[in-house]
Amino acid sequence: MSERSQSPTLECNSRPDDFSRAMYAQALSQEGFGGASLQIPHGVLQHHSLLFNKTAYNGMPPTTAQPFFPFQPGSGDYRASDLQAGDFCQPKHWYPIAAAEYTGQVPGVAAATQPTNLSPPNTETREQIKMPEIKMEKDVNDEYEQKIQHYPTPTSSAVAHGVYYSTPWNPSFWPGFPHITAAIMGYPGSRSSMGAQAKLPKHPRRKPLPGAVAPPAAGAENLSTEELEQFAKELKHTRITLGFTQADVGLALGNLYGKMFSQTTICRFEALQLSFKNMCKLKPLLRRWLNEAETSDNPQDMYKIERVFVDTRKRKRRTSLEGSVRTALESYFVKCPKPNTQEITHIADDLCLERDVVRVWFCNRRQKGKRLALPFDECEGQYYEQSPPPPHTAHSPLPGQGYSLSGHPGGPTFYMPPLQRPDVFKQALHPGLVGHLTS
DNA sequence: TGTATGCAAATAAGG
DNA sequence: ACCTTATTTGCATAC
Repeated sequence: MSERSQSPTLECNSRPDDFSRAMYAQALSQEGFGGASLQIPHGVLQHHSLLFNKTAYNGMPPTTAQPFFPFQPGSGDYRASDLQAGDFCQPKHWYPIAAAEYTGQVPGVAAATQPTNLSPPNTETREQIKMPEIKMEKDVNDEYEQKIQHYPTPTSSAVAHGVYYSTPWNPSFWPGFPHITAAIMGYPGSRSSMGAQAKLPKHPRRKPLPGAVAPPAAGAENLSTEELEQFAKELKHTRITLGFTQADVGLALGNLYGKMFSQTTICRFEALQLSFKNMCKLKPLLRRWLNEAETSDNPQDMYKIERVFVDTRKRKRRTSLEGSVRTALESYFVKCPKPNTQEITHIADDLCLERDVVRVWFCNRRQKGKRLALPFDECEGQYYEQSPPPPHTAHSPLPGQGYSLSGHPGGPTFYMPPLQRPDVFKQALHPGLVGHLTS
């Protein structure tokens, strides 16, 4: 726990508005140094080598060394973050950006090139380097939509494990499709991962009724599900045959079609570990990549360096919060789970984080708290009977900590005490483990 | 080295 | 402008 974290001075509803800390030229320094100067070399090397030697693609240093600069206001300029927040509100342009920014997507690169407490580059930079050809997100989405229409979305009933996970589509979640389930079982971890993403809430998704999996338009779905499964297999097979890695594919999507994805996403697509809807959304892009890869005389063309630099990226790069920063945030959370605008600003100021990062962190943290509280609230112990509620959980507000029960009129909202051994719950929330224990 | 996975940051959508 | 909820996505790391 950092010094700061041990003494968060924030008190709910009372916030001195003295955020006089100087605004550093962090955006610049990050973009120019932390971002560009550190990453570009990697990116260039990577992509250059990618052209001729894909093995160098992941030839980045291990991700172990993650320097944290406690005294360096790493992140950010709140003004930038505000801008950024606005940027994400509406249909946006797909700002072409330098590959340098992208390189963090490559496994093992980000950690080696970014101080952990640094905020990612923001869209301001993208604005600055805006490229001539701008693709509207909506254009792509429209394309998605057309495709998606052919795939009725069965998400609402897709959670076979009943642990409200948001990745319902993996066929193993669809006992109604035994043919698929069987085919997928070969994939390692065909469900454990996403199973950790508890979802919940108001209308928690219970485990589907036995055999009642297929949502309304079941007939077409069966076919669609098969199609997706088939395509995923084809993608994987072809990819491997052509010698591409998952990361390559994710990169190529960005280079070729303006929207890149991480190795993780490609991996999950192949393993059918994305939601059905998500699978449907990504399939068209991957289909195009696959077609191009299959038909191209020289598939490596897809990685031509000049195209790499026309990469576009809409999604903000994921911020990695250093441990002490997280601890500090948790401490603030204990004091006040729902800080107001000024309080958020103050926290951001104190921790040298973008204001929006802090705001989102609190949103996610509250979400997590509810998620953790729910099992004992709504799950009827169905999946957690092996793990009786620890002493300090949702039902234990811990007033001593000043932990608040967020007052939702309709019912109490429980925020899991952040330092009350949340690890106790981890396994309880892990369907794979739960399944294992249950069996 | 490439892939799989846990956790959570970011985003979408509706209020 | 910001919240909640649901979902998507990727960093970090284990395998």
